[in-house]
Amino acid sequence: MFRIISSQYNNLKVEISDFNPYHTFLCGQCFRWNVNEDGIWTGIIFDLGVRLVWDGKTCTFLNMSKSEFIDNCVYYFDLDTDYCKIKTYLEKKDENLKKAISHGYGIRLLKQDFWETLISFLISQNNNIPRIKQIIESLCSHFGLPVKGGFTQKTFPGISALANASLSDLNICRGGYRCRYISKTAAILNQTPFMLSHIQKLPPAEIRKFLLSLPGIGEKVADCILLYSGLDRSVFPIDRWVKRVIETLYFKRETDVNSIREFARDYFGDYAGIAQQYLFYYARQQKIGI
DNA sequence: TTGCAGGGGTCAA
DNA sequence: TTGACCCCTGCA
Repeated sequence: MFRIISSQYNNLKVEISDFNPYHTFLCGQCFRWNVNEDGIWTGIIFDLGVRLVWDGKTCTFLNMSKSEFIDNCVYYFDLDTDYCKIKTYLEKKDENLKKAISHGYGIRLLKQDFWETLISFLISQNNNIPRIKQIIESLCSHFGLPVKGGFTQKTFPGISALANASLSDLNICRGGYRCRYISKTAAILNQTPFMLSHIQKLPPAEIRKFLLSLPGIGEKVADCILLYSGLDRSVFPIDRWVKRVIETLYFKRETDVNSIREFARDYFGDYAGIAQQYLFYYARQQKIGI
């Protein structure tokens, strides 16, 4: 699903199938990627600062070695997964999905760090994207570690960094009542070393159950964490937008979240989470159901 | 300038 | 099932 074309002057040119950074980074699955006026994307993959340029066909990763790419990007961008095959499967379902996929054809679901995804989506509740990004950046700048290579961004803070911070320290990031949840969740996970890495190895249903036991994590946030950290692509997070788009395009009437979840599981199957992402991006861009 | 509604939900009563 | 919860933004 990718082909390294060249590696010159420390810049790695790669052809990535089914990828467009505007679709992938702006579809709402991640909060730390930004593009400047020169078209250079900057983001942090795990602890690695990354800059990339996309020319419409190929991606050039600036100042990146082949091994850094193989060790970090292949997993993060889920490059071993054949999105062409998934899209072909979903497109056959109906015209709505076909339109949504042609609209967001370059969405690849990332496999983000579990802890970072957990806290990021805990922050996302009852919140809007610009402000979610603001809170996360503030959290990183106050509690993260420097990133090598001239990056102003810091790494996402570790569990102990947030667990050891007082609530008034955490309030610096202006997260409001969500700071209490961050503090409590970090404290719980900090009690048992390697707890998160152990949890990640459990079956998705068990991970979901564990996530729901943490303060501030409900069904929607738990599903987002599972989906965007790459642990389960069959979950179907239902927020206001997804509810609206499913009601408008499929049910043709208002309905409840449980009916939508059941419908999604039966209708989209193992790729429900990926279908959700195309539909979500489509709904937001086209303002469907408003 | 000020007031109000609403935003990728969750929790407790 | 319902209202409170933090804070920010857009709008009148």
